[in-house]
Amino acid sequence: MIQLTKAEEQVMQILWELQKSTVQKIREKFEDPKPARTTVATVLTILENKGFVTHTSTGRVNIYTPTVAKESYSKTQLFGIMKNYFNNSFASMASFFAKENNLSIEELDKLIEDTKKELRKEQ
Amino acid sequence: MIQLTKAEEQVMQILWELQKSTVQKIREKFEDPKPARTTVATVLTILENKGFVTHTSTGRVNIYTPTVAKESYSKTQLFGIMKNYFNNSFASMASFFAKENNLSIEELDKLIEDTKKELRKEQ
DNA sequence: AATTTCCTATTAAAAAATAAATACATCAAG
DNA sequence: CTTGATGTATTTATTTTTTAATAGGAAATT
Repeated sequence: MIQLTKAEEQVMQILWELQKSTVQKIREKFEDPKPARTTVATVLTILENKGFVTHTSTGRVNIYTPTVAKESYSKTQLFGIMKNYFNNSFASMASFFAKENNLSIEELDKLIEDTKKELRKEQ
Repeated sequence: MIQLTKAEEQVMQILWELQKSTVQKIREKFEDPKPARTTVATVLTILENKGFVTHTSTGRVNIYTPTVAKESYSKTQLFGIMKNYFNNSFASMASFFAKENNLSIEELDKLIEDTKKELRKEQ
């Protein structure tokens, strides 16, 4: 999957949250200084060309929706990092995380319980 | 920390591996079709401006070394993804990983043992 | 009905990234 | 000591990204 640039990713994050939105509403979600409406519109057009969004024109307003789910892109990102920085090993990544946060084995166990909980939730 | 572009990251990955290297040696590490020597040199100059590498000139050859450790950049990347795609929760990320790989709870336990092993190794 | 507002589409343009040709210096081989 | 190889520095060019101004149409307000 193609990579998003910084500006594109910002817009996608907002659209993933809103799911259906207009240029104006997306713009409003930005922090000040907000970009120009036309800037947001341009990025959306690029995202449409890249196949990340689509739009329908209801009346004179375009409504944009993501065509790539956040989960799909997350997956690409996560696996990319795992590959390039953790020898494709989730265990390496997890232990790196634990080290970075000075987690003890006990705290790691707690984290794992949370993970299992989340996992059960979704199965 | 500033983000690396695709081309820059490729060069950094090679330099992280070699730790000390010349333009020529970095170029050789690329798959065919290898970029021009000058292309590699340009990227290295950009990386130097971004503060990711430095060089010393021994005689007429420049020797480049990373100033940002791979681990530092890994960390930025990992935490960035966690923040933007997993609500800053490692447990979310881990359960997502488990789901994506259709890991059962038992397989997850195995993975966790590996993680602990790695963690003990480094402490 | 005229004017302002709101919207997209088109166009522009600066900045960054990508790629490499060209120029020039130095070293090594003959 | 000339020539080819090897190296960096400078310059050039294209593409992509980022940002937004401008143009023009539709809707709302007065």
